[in-house]
Amino acid sequence: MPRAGLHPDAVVGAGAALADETGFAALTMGALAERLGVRTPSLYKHVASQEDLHRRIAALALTEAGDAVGAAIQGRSGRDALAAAAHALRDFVVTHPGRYAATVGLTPTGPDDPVAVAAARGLAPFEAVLRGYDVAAEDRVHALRALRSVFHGFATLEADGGFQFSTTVDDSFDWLVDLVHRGLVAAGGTAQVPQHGA
Amino acid sequence: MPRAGLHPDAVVGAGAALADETGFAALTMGALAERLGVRTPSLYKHVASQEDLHRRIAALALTEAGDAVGAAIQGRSGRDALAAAAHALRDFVVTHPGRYAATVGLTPTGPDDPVAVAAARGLAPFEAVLRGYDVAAEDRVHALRALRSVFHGFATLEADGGFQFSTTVDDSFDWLVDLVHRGLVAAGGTAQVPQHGA
DNA sequence: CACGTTGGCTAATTGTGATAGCTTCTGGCT
DNA sequence: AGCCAGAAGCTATCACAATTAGCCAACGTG
Repeated sequence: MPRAGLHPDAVVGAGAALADETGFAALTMGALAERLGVRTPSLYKHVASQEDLHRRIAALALTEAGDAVGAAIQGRSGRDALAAAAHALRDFVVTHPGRYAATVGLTPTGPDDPVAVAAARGLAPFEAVLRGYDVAAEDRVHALRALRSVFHGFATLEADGGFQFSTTVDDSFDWLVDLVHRGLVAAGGTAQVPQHGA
Repeated sequence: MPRAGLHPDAVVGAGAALADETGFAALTMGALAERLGVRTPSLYKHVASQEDLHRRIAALALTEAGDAVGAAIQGRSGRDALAAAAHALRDFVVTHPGRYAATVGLTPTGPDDPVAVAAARGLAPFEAVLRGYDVAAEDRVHALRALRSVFHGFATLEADGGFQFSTTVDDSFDWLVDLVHRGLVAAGGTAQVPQHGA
């Protein structure tokens, strides 16, 4: 009997893909095992439990999302960077709804929790975006949380089909980005001319 | 054997309370039955399924949240109304995390879905808040969605323990409210548009 | 007080997560 | 080449949660 040659990352990756295709709620150990051509208990050789699987998928999603956002803001700053970051995140969530859904409702166990680490990494590009605005040092945490709340909120609502007139959702998103931009500019009192790394 | 004298609303109310106390994930039919002093199958005389229960709890939460926000903005307008509404919603989510968690991940089946109706009702106070700002008629939908995204995002992140330094979360929230306020004011053009781009 | 309706129960089914313990493949070492 | 330890599968089995079927007792109404 030949071996399937699995390995934790393969299981997590397949789980994330399956969640994207069939919905996070349908991500059952049995379904995942079937997709991998293996019996259910075999999965437990690679992940400790379903919750462990969820957390690993969440960490993967946060890392991927952060990388996508990071790539999107390359060479941009100020409002351009903000818009690029926002759209990159939204695109990621729309394209990978299942794995992103794994990230909600997770309480990080501590600062060394892989989920927390991945979340921090996913947040880094947004810190970079903020550097294009004149936000006081002591307000950086608040501004970062604001960005997170805004775009996470919009993305999850959209992914859950929470907006009724789907035709205008794109416009709403652009409007939201503008709202945040205006709020950030006004926060500094001075409009810093976008200059990356300045 | 005396009857328990249950009734759908009692089941939904108890379910919401149980979810608040033990977490939405722990809201099992068995646990709810035990709390009501009844056997599990008896619940099915009052709710059609667990999903039905979830939807009813969600509708209850949205209605209650909307009422709380509506009460909070009485006699206020402009920035005061915005701040009052935001804090009322946040307080509700913090106080009733379980029932609010029931509202995420629900796709309304149609415009007559009780969940959709309750959501619309819960949104009404925010429309009222927006009337205190000079937002163009065609932008009202966008502005409403923005408010929803912002405060829903913050509330869910906070409820999930997603913010690391809990001591400053209150400040972050106030800062977020200010950010939105500034963005809304600048949207109308009535107030000081900061020297963005000179 | 008869009686239909309703609300509760027990019993049983199904699906899912998880563990135990056996077996077999694989890769390194002699 | 052949041996052996450990990893990676498997079958069998539990536990537990949701749900349904079908029975029976309590309640309200005539």
